[in-house]
Amino acid sequence: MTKADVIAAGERLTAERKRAERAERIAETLRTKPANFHIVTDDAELPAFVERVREECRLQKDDVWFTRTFALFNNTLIKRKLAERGITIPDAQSLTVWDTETSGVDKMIDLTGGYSVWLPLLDEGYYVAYGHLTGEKQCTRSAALGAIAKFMSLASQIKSFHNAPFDLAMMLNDGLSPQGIRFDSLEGMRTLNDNEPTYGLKPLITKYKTAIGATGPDFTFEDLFAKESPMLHPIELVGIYAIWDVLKGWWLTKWEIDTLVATDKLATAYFEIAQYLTEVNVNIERTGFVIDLDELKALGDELRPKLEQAQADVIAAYGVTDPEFIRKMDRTINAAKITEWCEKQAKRIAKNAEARTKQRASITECEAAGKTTLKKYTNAVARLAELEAEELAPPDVEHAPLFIESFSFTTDNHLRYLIYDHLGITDRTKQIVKDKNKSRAVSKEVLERYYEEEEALAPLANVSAYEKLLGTYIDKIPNALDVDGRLHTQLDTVSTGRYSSKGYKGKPNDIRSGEVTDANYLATMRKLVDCGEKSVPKGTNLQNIPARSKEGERVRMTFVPPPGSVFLGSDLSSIEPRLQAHKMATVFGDEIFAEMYRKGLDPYVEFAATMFEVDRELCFEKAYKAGLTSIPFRKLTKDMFLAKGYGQAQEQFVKTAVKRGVTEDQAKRAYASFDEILPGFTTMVNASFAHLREHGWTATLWGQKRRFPEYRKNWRRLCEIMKRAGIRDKNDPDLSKKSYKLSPDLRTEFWQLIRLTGRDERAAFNHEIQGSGANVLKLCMIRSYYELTLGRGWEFPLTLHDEQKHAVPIAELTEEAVALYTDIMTNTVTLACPLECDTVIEPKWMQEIRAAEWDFTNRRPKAA
DNA sequence: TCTGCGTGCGCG
DNA sequence: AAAGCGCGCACGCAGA
Repeated sequence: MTKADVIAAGERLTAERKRAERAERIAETLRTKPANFHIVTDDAELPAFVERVREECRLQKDDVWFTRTFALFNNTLIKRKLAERGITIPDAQSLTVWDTETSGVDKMIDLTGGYSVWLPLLDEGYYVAYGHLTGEKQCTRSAALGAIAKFMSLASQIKSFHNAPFDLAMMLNDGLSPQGIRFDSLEGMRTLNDNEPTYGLKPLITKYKTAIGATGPDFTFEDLFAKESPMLHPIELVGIYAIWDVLKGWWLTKWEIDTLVATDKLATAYFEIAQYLTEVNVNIERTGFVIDLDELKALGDELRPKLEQAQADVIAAYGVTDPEFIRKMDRTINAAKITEWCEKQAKRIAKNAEARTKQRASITECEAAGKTTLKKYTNAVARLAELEAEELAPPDVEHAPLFIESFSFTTDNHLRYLIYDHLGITDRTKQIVKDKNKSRAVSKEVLERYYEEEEALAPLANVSAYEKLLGTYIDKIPNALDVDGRLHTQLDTVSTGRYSSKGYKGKPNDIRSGEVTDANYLATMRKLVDCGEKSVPKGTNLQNIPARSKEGERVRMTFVPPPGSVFLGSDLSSIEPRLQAHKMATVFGDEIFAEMYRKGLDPYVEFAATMFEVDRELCFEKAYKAGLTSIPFRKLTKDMFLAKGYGQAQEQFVKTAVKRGVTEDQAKRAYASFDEILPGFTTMVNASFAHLREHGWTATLWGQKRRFPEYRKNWRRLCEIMKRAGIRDKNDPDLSKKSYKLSPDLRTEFWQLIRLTGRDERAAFNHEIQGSGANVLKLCMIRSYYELTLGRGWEFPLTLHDEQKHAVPIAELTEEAVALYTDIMTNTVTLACPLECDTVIEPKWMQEIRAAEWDFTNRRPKAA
């Protein structure tokens, strides 16, 4: 038996054991089916099922827990705000827990084949089957979906799911129009604890079993169905599993709601904001962008020759494609590999020589004994010939093989060789980048410094810029469109509450086409299930499409509204400093910052004049642009606020300021004067640190927490070590000197703790501000969704940290519409200082036209 | 061949 | 002997 045979046999045994275990679990699941679990497989049973759902809703109206819970869903500021605008979100009247079973997990393509619901007061669960591929009797799809279509579309009937965006997307694929999907027990758990190792329903139930009061089997989906679609499995088994899921979902939902109410301001975070976002997020994901493919192709065709030209320029200047250049580069870069090869080669040669000696000995022996006809003799002769034929190059650098075939502009090591070895440019990495351990950097900002002395290197800047544009966007996007021909994205929530946006994998677009009918449904399901895992790359990150370069702008301009529409977009102006101003005013009594915003002043300009001790007139951006000053004072001041907010060191700020033409002394004085002018700022930051030390978490203005699970442990240990070294606090000027009193090990630990606690402190303060900014935009998005998307049918394709975008049918783009959009941005949330925004009309993304420049009568930009 | 990681760079 | 927050993706390399 070979090793592979042994492994294969082992795998067979494991698989066999797993099958046996699965069979036992399946048998147990079927054997222990609770009496209140009902599986519906006949259209005739559907009316009775629907009546039970109705009965549950009736009972909930008189139940204390439910009426109290409905109040949580109903009494929100945003709901009142919308009511003022004449938009009604119906009051919650019921809460039931649902789940769908599907052909797969492609959110644009797969279909449901069954759904389950738990009715808490009736204490019974249902599974309705219609898409199983087992040949068993089941409901017809149209009847099964029809039974719940109305209920699903009622915003007053709150539906809870675990990972609701998935189920909502699936139901949309099935032609339902769900509303009132306003509880997600996965999102609820995130609000309760952002540090769960996993948010799967089953693991959560297992982990919090005692607190939740959960019973029942712990089986996971995989335990019963391996990795197959449930549609391939018997209805009875899937049904029991699916009902357990909604029962567990109910237990989790109830426990989460009770815990949200009992814990800090978590009910605010969930009910004011999160409850509305499932529908909003799914709507944005499904809307996507129309891409002007012709334009994108034209842009690619235009940039590709430019990229080649830039490469050709570098090749012409330095001969980086010459064999001799490549050889030298290879010897340098791969010196270690080559040494290794030489050692191995020497061994190979020695081994060969040894083998030859052995064969020769054997030949001599046979000849001496006259046994030249023996097989042993002929074998030895043949083997010797083989060994002699082996051409083994000498084990030196000269003869080592080439590890690099050609020069690559995308390989940092190659650029590093060209710049530092071939050209011998002095390494200035440490003067430019902040990482002190870094050397021989080939990043954009370091290379820029080198272009000054080595002009022929300058095309490298274009090479990397064009490569990024072509590789990440221009060439990728046309192949990343989804079934509807649009470009979509996957939105997720990150630690501060902002969205992240990314590409995703899906099933091939041609897997399903045309309308799904009862006649073709099961055949379609079969195709979807057989198609297996999703594997085609689709979509893209919509939050990092270039904007700052001319070519980048042109990529954005291939993102267009659907025919007959234009974009209406708006970004909140300086939302983070305004939130800081709000906090300083309302919590710490420092009104200076907020007052500037109230007076309509540009604080950056005002603070710039004071901090840099220059004429106020020179601090406007336009003064810099007009050349009245060579120093961008406003930009520098803005950087300082950012620096302070993120906790940047003085040294770093001074470094960038000096690069922009400020004297070192002036930069230092400006940095120091920040605290004199805005004393509330440091108070605010320190209060945040104090809160972190006491609780291990910080929260946004809307109570959304971020926890730092390691912080308090690290901080306590750090305090202990500091005490031993006689260090007063982290700001002790003799910190470094005193750290030498510690043993080497303790000193290492000390500096590590300084780094870790410092990082958490900065992130914790940042969370309060950045996270609050995310809350503000989400509230704007919620209002937009109800007022514009549901209310007026305007598509909602984009959210981007502090901005959002809708597509408006051109006939509906009135001055009132623009004013409304601005109102949504600035008056959905009220702070101690006004909010401002920049609202623009965009025939294409990035082609920005202010309302004043738009001819509303003729529905086009005013003539220039 | 796949996966994880470091580096670098796109965005707010 | 530290000192800028939040992301995702392309690329090359190294190890499995």
